[in-house]
Amino acid sequence: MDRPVLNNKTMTNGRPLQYDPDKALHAAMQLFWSKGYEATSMQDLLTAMGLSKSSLYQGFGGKKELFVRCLERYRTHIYESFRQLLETSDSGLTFIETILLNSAAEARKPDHLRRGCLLMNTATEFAQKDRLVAEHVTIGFKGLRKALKVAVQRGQQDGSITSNQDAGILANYLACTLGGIKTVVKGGGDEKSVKEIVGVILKTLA
Amino acid sequence: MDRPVLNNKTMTNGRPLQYDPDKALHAAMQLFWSKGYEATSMQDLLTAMGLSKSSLYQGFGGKKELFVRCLERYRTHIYESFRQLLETSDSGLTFIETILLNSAAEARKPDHLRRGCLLMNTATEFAQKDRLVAEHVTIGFKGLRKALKVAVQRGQQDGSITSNQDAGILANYLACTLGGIKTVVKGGGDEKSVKEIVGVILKTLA
DNA sequence: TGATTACTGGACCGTTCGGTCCGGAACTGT
DNA sequence: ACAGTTCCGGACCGAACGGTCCAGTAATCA
Repeated sequence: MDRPVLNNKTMTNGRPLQYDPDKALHAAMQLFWSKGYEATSMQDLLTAMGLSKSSLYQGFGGKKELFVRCLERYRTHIYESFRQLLETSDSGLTFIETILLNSAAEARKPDHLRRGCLLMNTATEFAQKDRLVAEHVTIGFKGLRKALKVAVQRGQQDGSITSNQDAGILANYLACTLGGIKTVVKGGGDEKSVKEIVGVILKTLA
Repeated sequence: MDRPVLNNKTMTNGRPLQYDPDKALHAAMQLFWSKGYEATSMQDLLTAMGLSKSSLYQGFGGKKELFVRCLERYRTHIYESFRQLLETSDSGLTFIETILLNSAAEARKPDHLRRGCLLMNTATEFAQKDRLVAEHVTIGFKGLRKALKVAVQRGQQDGSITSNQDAGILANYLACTLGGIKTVVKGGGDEKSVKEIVGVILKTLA
């Protein structure tokens, strides 16, 4: 992704981009992640991304389009981190344990840093109100479930997870509990009780 | 609650309220529940509550104050419905099963009617940004966990739920999964897969 | 150097935001 | 009928919203 432009016509020469589109997109994503869509103003975005209003509109098309780009970025981001984590995990179960405990660890942070998961935040904030956003959320969830399913299957092969239940169903169950943990943490849950919850979840996989 | 006024000085005579404060509050709650805090405008509220701007400010004090009142109302509402449901449930487990399946049933509705739970929506939307709101969310969560704990204890007594685990921990676990189901449904989950998830959860209680 | 390209800052747009205020009308108890 | 009280419609407020537009200019290639 060299240029942030929406149309993909080839560009030959002229003044090159004065900002790093990837960095800018990253900053926007962080902001949306922290504050949500509605509560993030264009001014906030301009400041965080470090570019002028015209550049933003020229480069990203508008608030909604920018947000969708952020969703995409977030999605590919977590897929990648999941892939890496799974690669370096001893077993399917420890992979899942790590993910759950990471989520639980957010409870140690002060309130304003409990950002949860951009995908799930978006689902609760306004996936119902916009078809395009809803589609991206659905895609994101699907990918999440698929990644978890792969992990469950590996766990069932290496014996760390029970084979008594269908891997797909267990993956959906895990996606659900993951969302639950995010919600509990955002609701002010302390790490100790969240860890107890994780304990119950892990026990159900054994 | 005769008068919605914020100060509680005694009122003797004068023109009585031309609207039903309870009905108005209910309408506001429905709106916040559906659209969230930020996305609900004062104009929306005025229309839905059927009163004039001055009446709203005079009677409820402002958007934030009104929202907090709605949170309180929602809280007492669900406590009451939980109490009633538990009373008429055969066992602790069937009570929990009913609650989970009710949440799952929302997946049958079209997107714009998947409202989730006002408390959890608020937790994800902006509990971090406002201390007062955060407190109310925390209180609400606490009450929810307590209600679930009572149900679990009853289930442990009547034998429908395992006694191998602490009732409080199981209650927290259930609150978590409940939030997860709400999230999954909002994210576009279909009823079939949500029911499968509920199946897994119930199995973990046995 | 000159022609071409397109990034950039800021002025500007109409709309909507939450919130205040006041004058007139409606209802009460005496 | 009257005085006292409170409700309520609507005008009005400044600020912020997302978005458009254009002139100025920086960077490229030939």
